[in-house]
Formats: sequence, C-alpha cells, structure tokens
Amino acid sequence: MSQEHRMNFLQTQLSPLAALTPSPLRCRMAPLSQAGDFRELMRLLGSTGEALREVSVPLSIWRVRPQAQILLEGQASETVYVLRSGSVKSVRTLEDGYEQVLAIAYPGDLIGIEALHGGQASTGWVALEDCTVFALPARDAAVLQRECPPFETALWRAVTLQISHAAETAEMVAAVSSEARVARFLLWTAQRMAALGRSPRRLVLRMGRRDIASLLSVAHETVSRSLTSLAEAGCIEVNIRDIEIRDLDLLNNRAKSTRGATRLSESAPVARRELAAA
Amino acid sequence: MSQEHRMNFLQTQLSPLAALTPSPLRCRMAPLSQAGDFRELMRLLGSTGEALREVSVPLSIWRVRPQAQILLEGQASETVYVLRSGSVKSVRTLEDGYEQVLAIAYPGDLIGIEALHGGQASTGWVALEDCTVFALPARDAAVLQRECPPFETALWRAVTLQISHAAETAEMVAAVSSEARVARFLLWTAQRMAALGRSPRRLVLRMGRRDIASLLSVAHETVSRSLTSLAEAGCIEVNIRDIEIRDLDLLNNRAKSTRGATRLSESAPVARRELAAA
DNA sequence: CGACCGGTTGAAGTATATCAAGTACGGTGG
DNA sequence: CCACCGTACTTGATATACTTCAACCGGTCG
Repeated sequence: MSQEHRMNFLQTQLSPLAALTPSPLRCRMAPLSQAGDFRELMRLLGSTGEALREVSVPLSIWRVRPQAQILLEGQASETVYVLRSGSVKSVRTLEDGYEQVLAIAYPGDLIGIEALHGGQASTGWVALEDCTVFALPARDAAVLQRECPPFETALWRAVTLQISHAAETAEMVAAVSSEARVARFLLWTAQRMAALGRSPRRLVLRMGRRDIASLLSVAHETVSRSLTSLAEAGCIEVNIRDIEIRDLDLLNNRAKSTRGATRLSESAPVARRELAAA
Repeated sequence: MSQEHRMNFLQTQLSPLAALTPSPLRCRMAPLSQAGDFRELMRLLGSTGEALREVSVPLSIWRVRPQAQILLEGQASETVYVLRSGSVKSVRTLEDGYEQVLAIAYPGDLIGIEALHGGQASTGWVALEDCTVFALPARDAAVLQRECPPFETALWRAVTLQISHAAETAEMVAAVSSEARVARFLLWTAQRMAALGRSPRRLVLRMGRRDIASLLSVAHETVSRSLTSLAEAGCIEVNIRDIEIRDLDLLNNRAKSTRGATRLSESAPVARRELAAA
C-alpha cells in the first residue's frame, strides 16, 4: 500500500532534477551580476560586515515551483541551498505514508546542509510557493569559505540559526493545548516575518491547514477550530490563509499553556521580556 | 516549595564556571597526551579517516557533575563542547517556569555550537550524570579547521548530525498516542546506544520520568502508565530506570501511531486495525 | 457542469491531563 | 540506629480537550 503511494508520490512531485529549473532571469554567467549576487547571498545569510569582493565561483540561482521538491528525503546531494525567496517546508514521510512537517523555512534559511560533508538529506524540502534558491555546490562553498572569511562566519551563523529554529519549533509543539500551539505558531511566523522586514501583523500563510496541523502535531480540524476560536476571542482575523493579528498581547496570553510542571515562582521572566519586546 | 527548590537548585548546581571543573586526570599539557586526545576527539566526532597528527592547540577536558549546567540558556559563550562521556539534556525554561527538554545528547554530540560564531546558547545544557566534555574555544576550533581538514569535515558532519537528531526528536514527539511516543523514545535511545557500541537492548535511562515527559510533551504520569502498559504487552521490562527491550518487533508496532492524515488510496485502515488489535 | 480540494463545522467517543493518594528509596538529623 | 523528609515513581478517579468520522460549503480546474 505505501508502495503505490510512494510511486504515485514520486510521479506527481517529479524528481528534484525536473522540479528545479534554472531561472531564465537570474541564472546568468556575467561576472558582474555574480558579484552582485554574492553580496545578496551574504545579506541573506545575515552577514553584517561588508564583503563586496568578487568571488571566483559562479553563483547560480534556481527557481522552484510550488509543491516541487528541492531535495528529496534521503537523497545524496553535493549542493547546499540557501532559500532566497518564498517559503519551504521540511518534511519526513513516515512508514505509514503520513507526511510529517518538521519545519518551515524562510529566506535566508539553509536547505540541505548535510551536503557539505557529503551526507544524505535527512528531510525532504518542498516549496510552498514559487521560490528561488542559491545553489551552492559543496566544493564551491569550500572555496568561498577559504576565500572569504566573512562567508565562513555567515555560514556558521546560518547553521546555528537553523539549530535555534529547531528549538523554537520544538517549543511551539510543546504547548499543552492545541490552541496555544496555533497561537505560538502565529507568533513564531510573525517573528520571522518581522526578521525579514515584512509586516508581522498581516500574515499570509503559504501552507494549508494540513501542513500546519502536521507541524504542530494536531488534527487539521483542530487547527481550523483553534483559528476560529482565536478569531472569536478577538486576537486575530482570519480569512483562509490571510491572517491579521489584532491583539498581540491577547494572542501572547493564549500562547501560554502552562503545563502544571516545575513551577518556580517569579524569577525568570526578566530575560524573556526583552525577547517579547523585539 | 518550588521556590526553595529553585534556590537549592542554583546553590547546588552553581554557575557553569563553578560546575565545570578541570579534570585532574585528563587535562594535561603534555603534547603526547594532547595528540592522543585529538585522535579521541576525532573518533568521537565520527571521523573515519586517520588524522593522527599532533595539533598546536591544547585540548582540555572538563568534568561535569550530575545536574550541573554545562551551558546556561542565553549565555554568551566562546567555547563549543563535545560530549565525551555521559549524557546531557538540552533545556529551555519557558515563561511559566516549565522546564522544556528539547533533546538528549550522548557522546559525540556538540554542545553550544553557536559559540563558533559568537552567539548565545539557544538552550541550556544540563548533565544527567557524571560527564566529561572536550572544551573547544572558538579560536582553537578555527585553528584546527585550518590545520586539519579532516577535523573540519568531522565538525560539519557532527553539526549536520545534530540537525538530523533534531528531526528525529520531532518525529518522536509527532506520534499521536503517548504510548507510541514512549515507544519511539525507547527505540530512539536504543538506536543511539547501538551507535555508541553499547547494548541496544538494555537501556539505562539517566533521566527521570519528568524529563522524558517533557521531551515527549506528555504528562509524566502518562509516561509511567505507558511504560507499564508496554511492559504488560511484553515489549519491555521495566525496573525504574533500567529498561530491557524484550520484543523489538512488538515495540516497533506500538511505535507506529498513524495519524489518519494524508490518506493514500483505501488501504490505510488495515494498518490501524492491526495496531488496535495488538 | 461535476469533481475535487481545502476549509469549516458538528457529534461522539476516547485518550490523556489533572488532581490526589500511596509506595519506595535515599539522605539527614535526632 | 530509627524517624523523618523530600524526591521519584506508580496507580486511581474524573473531566475535558482532542481525535476521529461525517457532512457541508466555496472555490478551482478539467
């Protein structure tokens, strides 16, 4: 049974080679354009310092169609991707065919870092919308690291960012009530939007309820219900995938789930406050 | 009560500086011993190739007491640690004081990688038992990466391993039924033990039920119940923290949770039936 | 137009959180 | 040494929140 599913799966989603089509607009060979792209790449990776030197490797940009796989789970790859625009979900297909969403990636996020040491992709990566990615062959990445120390720094920064993202995701799922999970998901999305310079109030979810549900480990009906319940509470306004945050404080309250647990009075809050403010 | 618990906690656990005491046995300055330690470090990191050259940086090993923090959440650090022996939990303290366990680390795992680019620890790291760690100041790590390419490779490998571990953890928590989560946790632990060359059948859990519960996002009572239920089913034998896996296949079955989900054709229900029957 | 997909809503059963009590163990102080 | 306390684990009873099954609606696409 999971057999034909798998087959079907591969047929409709195509192979990554077919899914990734070189962008006619951006994938140029002209050196100047490359240099410009490198600065863009550095900016994407969160590099603050100016590293505007030209680089000796070509930087190719690829376009990815919605629902196309950038990387198949378990696929050996020699290329690491840096998401440039759009959004991507990280998925694992469980034995029973259930598609577990593990993370959502936004511009600047790394895709398939395991390629850097010749490993296999530990998750699949599926575009949620039209995306563009920088494709960085491992050997080119190695060259860049040697040539351009700021790049090396930026790469490490990006990698550790991925790890703290994983922690954040875990924190989202950890909430007791499903409503709190959904609330946290919205807050998390808002935070990421803010970091990207987009509006943290008006969210446009690129994934369906089912994906959100999978990410949060709840039933998709529950996501739906939680959203309407949050909307009724006045926290948010929901229009299918367009969500507007109306009352941030209220939403924050709903996001607190408070599993009974190791309650330890009133010491910690200080540091978190700062985070909440940002 | 929880108030004095915290106080007590801080007193006994001390600051990380105090908690980390240099090992009198291993922290030598003699170059030969360093070289030996470097090979050990490489082995820990999973390096297959032989890189038995001496290195120009001193490798210090630290000892960590049970319940002591190797790294405090949010702490700025310039040192990355490689767990050498023992086990460690990665924790985040939520606003309400709940201690969320995010991961369990075993020998070879990296602790505080964010130090490599001068970031802050995104989670705290608490020793579950007596541990030893390699302490690698960021600049030494940089030197090693330059001096010894195999080290660089090994480091990347270790980093990406952390990321796939995060995916595995997420998969554990994603299970619908709490019994499945516990089963997956046991299987995961067994897998890690096997990878370490220890017995995957006889597990000695170093953490309490509360920690497991937190990791799996269930109530600790539920962990307890699930364990006894698995034991009654003949999968395992439980003796507080000593667990023996009796029937791996059975345990595997229990670990399959099968959220309805992406129903693929009409065959899915079958699997559920079997599970329900078992 | 009908089929399909994504989202919402309803109803019912159950799994699990929660509260509460009881046991066992290890340390501490008398 | 024993009584005592605190902690960790187990087990029980109850209520509720969630999953699940099912129907329905509004789009979009062929």
